[in-house]
Amino acid sequence: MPPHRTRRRIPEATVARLPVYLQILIEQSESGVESVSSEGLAELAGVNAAKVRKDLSYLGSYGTRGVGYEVEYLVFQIRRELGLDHEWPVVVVGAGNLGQALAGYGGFNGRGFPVAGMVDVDPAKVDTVVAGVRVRPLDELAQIVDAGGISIGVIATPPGAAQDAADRLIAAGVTSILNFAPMVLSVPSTISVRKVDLAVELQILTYHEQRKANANPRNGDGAQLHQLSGDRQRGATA
Amino acid sequence: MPPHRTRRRIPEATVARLPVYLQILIEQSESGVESVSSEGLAELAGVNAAKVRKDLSYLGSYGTRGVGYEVEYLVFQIRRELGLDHEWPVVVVGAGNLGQALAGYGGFNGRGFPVAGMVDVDPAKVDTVVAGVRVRPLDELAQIVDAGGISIGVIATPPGAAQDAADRLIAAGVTSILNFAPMVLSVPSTISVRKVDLAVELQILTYHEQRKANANPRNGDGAQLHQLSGDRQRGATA
DNA sequence: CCAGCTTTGTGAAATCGTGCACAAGAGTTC
DNA sequence: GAACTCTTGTGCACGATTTCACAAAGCTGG
Repeated sequence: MPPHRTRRRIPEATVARLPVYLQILIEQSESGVESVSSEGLAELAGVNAAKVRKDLSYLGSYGTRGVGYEVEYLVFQIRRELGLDHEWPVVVVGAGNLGQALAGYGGFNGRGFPVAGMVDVDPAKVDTVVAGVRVRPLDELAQIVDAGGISIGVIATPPGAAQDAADRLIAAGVTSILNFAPMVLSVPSTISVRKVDLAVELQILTYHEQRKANANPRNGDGAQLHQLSGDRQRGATA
Repeated sequence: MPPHRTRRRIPEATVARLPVYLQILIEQSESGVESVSSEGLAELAGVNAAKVRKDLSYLGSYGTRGVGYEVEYLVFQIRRELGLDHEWPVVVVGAGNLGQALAGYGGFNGRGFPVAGMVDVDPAKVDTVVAGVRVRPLDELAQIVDAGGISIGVIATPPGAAQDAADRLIAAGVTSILNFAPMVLSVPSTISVRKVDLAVELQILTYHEQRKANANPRNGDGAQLHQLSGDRQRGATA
């Protein structure tokens, strides 16, 4: 069979964990670590070792029994699977507080997602320069997307403008959207959307916080919670 | 039986959706809508009507058969369940790009989560005022948490400083953490942590983006994806 | 090259979450 | 007050995800 064609479908839950493994593996690699076991990786990622093995098995059999996984090679394989073997320029809609923070954020430009353009409706913001990117009028969105071969759009507008931003992005040809506006977007099923809503995250925390407080006084009901991610998942608006 | 004591445990997946319903219901309420059906709410939230009913049934039987749910009352019940019947002051660690954006973000202060304090290690940032909050030295963290009766901490530091920030927050008495640093935190199981990592969200999108691109040319393999959340659900760093 | 130790890869079981389908309740009409 | 319509609340089946448990390898030392 060919090296790796349309590899078997990877479960969504696994896809959400691969970036976490990747980040850890890159760190390990930079620290000079050459090999990790599923146990070790699980420890660092805060998950179960069996889960790590099953997740990685969806990529193929890249481990060595009795030894573990070669860090460099695994980094390469995960990168390839996630489509991170090249850069993905993004366009940011909304140059307000949040849009500016995003543009200046290191884990954005520095991680393979250069901000290729920013647009805003507000004429006062147009032509200002944020983190080296000149803000352009909303009307030029399609042109920017087209010229930059952009397929990912980031919505950093107030909620009221989010649906319009989404419609324009889609019309311009974008097929994936990261939405920071606290609003459920309505989009065709061919478009991938992920929502990051700070208030939602905080409210999930307060639910558990309240449970801890209300814990039945009769028993010391030890609260218990682990780390989640926008997954389930969950997200935030900043 | 008493009105509502230690109500039955609500599944995590449901807890993650309640804030979304809440937001929609508040909007509806402000638009003068007095009643919604599970169908209507499902439409607005982008989920299945049966799921809405099952989710709401965990709160109790607050609907009226043949009619629907009274918006105001449902808002009240969800708020109570999530512990949103009072404010939850938060403390932000890290006054950099992201910390500043968070402090200025409306959906933070304006949504029951006032920023009661900000701290930073950098002496150059200390005493600057961000969105009406004076930045104070990291050493005063415990004092701020204590004085403000704060139980939620937000980590907006670079990854290298995140674990230390978490340790200090926990030592100061915080029991819930919202982590924006792209780093898995190690914390006792009594502490609730939610991670919001922009790079992770984007990488999940690129995975699907790549699949669309690689879609077998022989068949028009229609891609398909709906909205997720940090949940899923699932988060981002800005 | 065999025995022993280690760690992967993966069936199978257990758990969790989703969606269907429908009985039961609530309002309305005649 | 009986018949009809509407919409909730939920039992049940199904599908996805997690976890267990262990056979299959790979490495090391004798």
